[in-house]
Amino acid sequence: MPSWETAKSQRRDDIVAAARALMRRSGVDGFSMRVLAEEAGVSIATPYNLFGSKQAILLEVLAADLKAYETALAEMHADEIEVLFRTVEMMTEVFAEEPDLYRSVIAAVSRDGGPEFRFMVSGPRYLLWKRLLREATEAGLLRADVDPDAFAITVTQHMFANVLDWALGNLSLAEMSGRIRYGLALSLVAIATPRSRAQIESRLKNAEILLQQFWRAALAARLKDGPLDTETRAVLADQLIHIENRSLEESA
Amino acid sequence: MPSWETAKSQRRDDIVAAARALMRRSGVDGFSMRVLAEEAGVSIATPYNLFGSKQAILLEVLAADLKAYETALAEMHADEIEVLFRTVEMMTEVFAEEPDLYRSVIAAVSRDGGPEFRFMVSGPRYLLWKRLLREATEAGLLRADVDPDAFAITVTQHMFANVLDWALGNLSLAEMSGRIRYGLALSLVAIATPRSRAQIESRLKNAEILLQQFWRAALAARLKDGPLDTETRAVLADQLIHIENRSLEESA
DNA sequence: GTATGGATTAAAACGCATTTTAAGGCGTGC
DNA sequence: GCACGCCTTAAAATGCGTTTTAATCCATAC
Repeated sequence: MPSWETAKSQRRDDIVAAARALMRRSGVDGFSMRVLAEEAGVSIATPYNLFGSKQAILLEVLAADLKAYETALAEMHADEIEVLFRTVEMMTEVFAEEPDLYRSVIAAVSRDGGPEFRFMVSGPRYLLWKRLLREATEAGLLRADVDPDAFAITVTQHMFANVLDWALGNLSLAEMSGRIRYGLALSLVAIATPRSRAQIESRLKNAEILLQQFWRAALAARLKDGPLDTETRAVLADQLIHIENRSLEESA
Repeated sequence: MPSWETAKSQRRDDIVAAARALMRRSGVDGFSMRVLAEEAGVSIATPYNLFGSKQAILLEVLAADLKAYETALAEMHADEIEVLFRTVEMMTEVFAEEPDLYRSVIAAVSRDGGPEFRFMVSGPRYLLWKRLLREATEAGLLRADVDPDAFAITVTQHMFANVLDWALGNLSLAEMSGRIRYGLALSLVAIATPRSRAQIESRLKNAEILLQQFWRAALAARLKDGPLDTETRAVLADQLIHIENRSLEESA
């Protein structure tokens, strides 16, 4: 490797490090290429020479963390069904450690991160889920007559959509986690075997109760404090009434 | 209504019409506020006075079509389970009529359409699905012990995620439709009653076969023509091998 | 007929991502 | 020791969404 190459990769690292620090400190709005260049001690043209675009830099920031996550997943041991839910919980824990950083990076990268981003995030995840599902199937815990590709894609996409909703500020981290686990459990119920059905149904019920708690709290708060347009109010009130009825039924 | 108000709403209509025409003609990239203003015969400041932002204008473009879709849905009659799938098919048909327009608008609006967009699209859809699911439940075709909110949100989000994937160019319209129907059928299997199980399982199988056909064609094509990075190749090859094995098994 | 007030306008400006230009720095090979 | 390549740099420029300014239009109210 010629010597300027090492200087170049050093600069690359500096820029990615500066990007991570800046993202953590200033969030998605305080992050501009001009500030980043200044922060990294290079000219504005350099990041473009080395990475090509802003999104490429943010992808690089994400990539390191994704790798750490992958290795953590690889070391995990649990029952073939539990491992699926543990995967979701681990992701939630990773996000919980530095929520601002992850939210900013994921939101920024998804804004127009294009297909590469989608693929970088979904690809490995999809392979992972496919493996996990195959193992559960071999253990006799899931029906064998289901296409693992179709199922893994569905589950992966559901996760991804919820993560995005969280990153864009539409969901708390806890509700994101609850929704993902609910959707996962729901899909798994569809392909459960007699041996696993009770376990998965119980997971589904737990996630359902968790979500209901969130909604009850959130909706009551929103109905209290704001003037809302009528359509919004209708949706919220509908949810609220439903949930309150259900609470009454349950306590009766 | 004072006379300048009518002139104002006339201008609003002109701008929305120009936005729709421009979007249809030039797509998401050729659409800039300066071009739009020129096209509509107003100054650049006027759209901002009347709508506030670019995304608000695009939301307006979408809103009209959404309303037409809603009314078409309201007139639909079918078996309580079939109606769920018909809803997806109707959406697909709407998109198929003017794919460029819808792709552009949805992609543009989702780029940073913010929460209002999410809500405008998801809100009515969520209410619709909740109603449809309630009717199916009352007809004894779905289990009654499932939270309709949680279920409707899950289904709605799954639809939305796939529509977005289509709008961003990651999916053909037909595959989008197939994926949505697969995910819908999968979720419904989980809450099917004995009366509806066979019908839904058959839907699931159909969607599965459709998706497999897409993948077989698409993956073979991609493996042929491009240099791919190793990770991508691994994902694709894995899918391809799986599907080809399955084809062999089936033909055997 | 004239003043009032809301709306549109042209024009300039801001900050942004990105690209292009010419100039300079510096390790490597001769 | 000198020239060649590669890379960084400063600086300016492009086009974007958006905002601000002051000027101007024009239907209504007196």
